[in-house]
Amino acid sequence: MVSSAPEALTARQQQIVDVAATILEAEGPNGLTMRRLASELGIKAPSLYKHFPDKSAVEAALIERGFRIWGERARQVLAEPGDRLANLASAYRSIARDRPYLYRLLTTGALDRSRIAPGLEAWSGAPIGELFIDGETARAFWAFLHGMAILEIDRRFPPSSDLDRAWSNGLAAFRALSSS
Amino acid sequence: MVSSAPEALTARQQQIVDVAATILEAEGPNGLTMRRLASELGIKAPSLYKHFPDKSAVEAALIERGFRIWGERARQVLAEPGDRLANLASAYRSIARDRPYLYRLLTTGALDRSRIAPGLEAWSGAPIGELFIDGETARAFWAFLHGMAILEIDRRFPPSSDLDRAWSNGLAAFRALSSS
DNA sequence: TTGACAGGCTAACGACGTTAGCCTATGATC
DNA sequence: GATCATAGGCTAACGTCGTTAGCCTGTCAA
Repeated sequence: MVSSAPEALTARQQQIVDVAATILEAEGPNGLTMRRLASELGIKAPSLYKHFPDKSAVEAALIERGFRIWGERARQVLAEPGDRLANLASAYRSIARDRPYLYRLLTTGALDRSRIAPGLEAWSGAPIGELFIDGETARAFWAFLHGMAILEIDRRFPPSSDLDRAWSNGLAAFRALSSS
Repeated sequence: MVSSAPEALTARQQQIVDVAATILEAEGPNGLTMRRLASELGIKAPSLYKHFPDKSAVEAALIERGFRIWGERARQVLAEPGDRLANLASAYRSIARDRPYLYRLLTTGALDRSRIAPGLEAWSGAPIGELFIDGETARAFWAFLHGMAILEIDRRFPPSSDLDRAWSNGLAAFRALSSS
């Protein structure tokens, strides 16, 4: 399980990323500034540059953490008995709802792959592929999961929506194409 | 067709939004600064505040424009003969690919509804609802469309993907639940 | 003729990411 | 034991961002 190996981060770097994750989830991306992060660590902003080359590197570490969390959770869910399609979808939704800012950071906008561990992104996405014989169907299903998750946490659905039903209706659509 | 009425913008405001749209699509959101926008108009940044209260208001006008474009296009497509589900999906994908930065602006993050014309958002989303008897299925389908579109323009799918097939596989999943 | 106002302008503020350059404590090397 | 590199802090400052305050000018109605 190479891609889930502990990150090649020093203890101090780990600590910084821990604090960054806390700030991000508590105050959103606007709250996560270099000055704020440093202040929470009891140091000044320029000192952070002794540990990370720039802010993007801190964010990349957060993204790596997110990929690992999801990759491990997904494998765990697939190993459980029951409706694997529904269980994976439910876990996906939960991760997005529990850590909405991290989920957005993970999935929104272009991803600079040179900054994250090689193979990690593919490793984290692999479990969804196990549910379908056809890889393109798996990608369509991923798009459904992501669309539901991101539109839900961004509150884009009308307030009258019954999102539990929307999720289960979408699942029903894909179940016929599923391999399990 | 109330929601498609021309915006209540002065000629100068319209001109500013036009230029903003051009900059956004040419250089992305980082290129769209108040100074850059002003410069392109031959004025200084503070003068923009004679026309819009802040940058968010300019962005809101761009978002309104996007909703109108999509709402009109969707109605046009539904009026055409053929496979309405496939045609609407194809039009959705095209809009996202043709104006990726506008599409992201339109769909990414929380939406401040107090800044856009009341009813416009619902009006622009209504056509998708016409394809399904059940509103929650329509929402699931929208999630699929958005997921595919945003993951595609953000280049999140593996390079080996055959996205044409992913789109058509997803469409197949939803077709059984469609009302047309 | 006056005066409101639309729509420009300059100067400046605070927050942001970031860089340059300095200082000190630790710990290995001669 | 003296020396010296390095890790990891610091202050000062730069350029860019959105934004505000305050001023000035041209147009046009009263």
